[in-house]
Amino acid sequence: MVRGKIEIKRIENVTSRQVTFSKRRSGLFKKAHELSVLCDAQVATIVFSQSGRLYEYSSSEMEKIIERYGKFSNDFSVAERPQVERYLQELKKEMDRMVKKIDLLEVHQRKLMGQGLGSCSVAELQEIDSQIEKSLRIVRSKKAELYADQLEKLKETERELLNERKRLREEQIRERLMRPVVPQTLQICDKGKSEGSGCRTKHASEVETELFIGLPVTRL
Amino acid sequence: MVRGKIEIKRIENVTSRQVTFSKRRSGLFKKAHELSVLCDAQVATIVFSQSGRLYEYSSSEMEKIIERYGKFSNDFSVAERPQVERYLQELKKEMDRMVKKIDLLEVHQRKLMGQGLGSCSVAELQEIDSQIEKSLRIVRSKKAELYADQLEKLKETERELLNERKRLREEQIRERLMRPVVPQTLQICDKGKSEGSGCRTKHASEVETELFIGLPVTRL
DNA sequence: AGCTATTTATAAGT
DNA sequence: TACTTATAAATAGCT
Repeated sequence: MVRGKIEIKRIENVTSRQVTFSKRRSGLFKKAHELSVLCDAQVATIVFSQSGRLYEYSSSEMEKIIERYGKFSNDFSVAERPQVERYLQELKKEMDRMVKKIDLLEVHQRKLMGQGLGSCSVAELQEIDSQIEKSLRIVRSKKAELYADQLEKLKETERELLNERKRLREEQIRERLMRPVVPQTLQICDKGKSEGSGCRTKHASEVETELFIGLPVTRL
Repeated sequence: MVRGKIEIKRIENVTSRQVTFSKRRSGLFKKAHELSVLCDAQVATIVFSQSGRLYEYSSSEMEKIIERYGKFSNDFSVAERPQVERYLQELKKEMDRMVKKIDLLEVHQRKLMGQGLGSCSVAELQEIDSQIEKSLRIVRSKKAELYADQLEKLKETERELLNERKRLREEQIRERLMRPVVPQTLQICDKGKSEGSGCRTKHASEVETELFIGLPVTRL
C-alpha cells in the first residue's frame, strides 16, 4: 500500500476508516466476482458496515446460495421455509379438528350429564332420555353381574373353608384315636386377643383368608 | 497479472482453473478478513467450487450473519430457527394435551353410555350409576317442564278461543236485535266442506287459528 | 508449493 | 465523492 504500508488492525480515524471501507468493499466484491467467473464458482459475500448498513455481492441468487450453505453446515439449516410452513399449516388444521372434536364431546357429555339442556327440543330430550335409560340398564346389569360374581366367589370360599374344617376335624379325630396319650404333636395356637377368635393347625396355614366361617376348629 | 494480463472469463484449462481457484479463493478470504478488521465490519463469504465443495470465511459466526442478512432482505427471511422450533414445540405440547383430553372425554363418555365398563370396579360402577341416575332425573324434570309449558300454552289458546266465541255470539245476538229485518249486513260464510265446520263474521278475521273449540257460532 | 514479472489494489493526498 | 500517484499486494504462468 502506498506511502507506507499499513498494519491490519482497526483504523481509528473515522473518515479514513469509512474511505477504506468503501474502497476495500468494492475491491472485495470485484475479487469475488472475478473468482466466480474465472473459476465457474458460486460466490456470495455479505458485508455489514459498522453503522449497520448491508452490502452484498452474489454470483447468483443469494437465497439459493444460503440455502445450499444450510445443507452443508451441520449446525445451521435454513429450515426450508415452504416445507416448514406447510408442516405448520397441517399442524394447525389438525389442532382445529381436535378443538372441534373436543367441543362436540363436551357438549354431548354435558347433555348426557343433564347439563346445558336449555336449547333442547322435546324430541332431543326424549333421545337423551332413552340413551341415558339404556346406559343405566347396562350399568346396572354390569353391577348385578359383578355382585353375582363376588357372591359366587364368597360362596366358593365358604365351601372350601367348610371342607377344610371337615377335613381337619377328621384328621384330629384320627390322630387322637392313634395316639390318645401323646398330645404334644398337636400344636395349638395361642388364643391371644391379637389374633381374634379362631385357631389353626400348621397344616392349614396355606389357607390365608380373613373370612373364617363356622366354629373354631379346635373347639371340641 | 504476470506474463500477460488475463481476461475475466471462465478458464477453460482445468488444471489452471483449479490452481487459480485456490489462489484467488485464499486471496478473497484474506481481503474479506482485512476489511472486517480494518473497518470493524461484519463480513461473510461463501464459495462453492465448481465441483461442489464449500469454502467459507466469516468474521463472526456465519449463522448470525446470515440471520442478520435475513432481517434485511425483503424476500428472504431465514425463518428465525430457534423461534420457529420453540413455536413448533409449543404446538406439539398443545396437541398432546388435546389428545389426552379427547381420550379422557371419550372414555368418560363411553362409560356414561354404558360401554367399556369391563375394567370398572364396583365402586366406579356405583359412581357412574348415581351420575346417570342424576342425569336422568334432570332430563326428565326438564322434559316435564317442557311438557307443562306446552300444556299451559295450549290451555291459554283454548281460553282465548272460548272467550272469542262468547264475544262473537253476543255480538251476533246484539246485531239481530238491532236490525231484525235487514239480514244483508250480516255476511255469513259459506258452509262449504272445504272450510270445515264453523263460520266467522268479518270482525273476527284477525283471529287466525286452526284450533276452534266448541259449537259453530252460527248455530242458534 | 515456490518464484517472479507484472498487474491490480489501494493509502494518502488533492 | 472522485482523481492521482506511489507503492504494497495479488497473482499468472512457469518451474
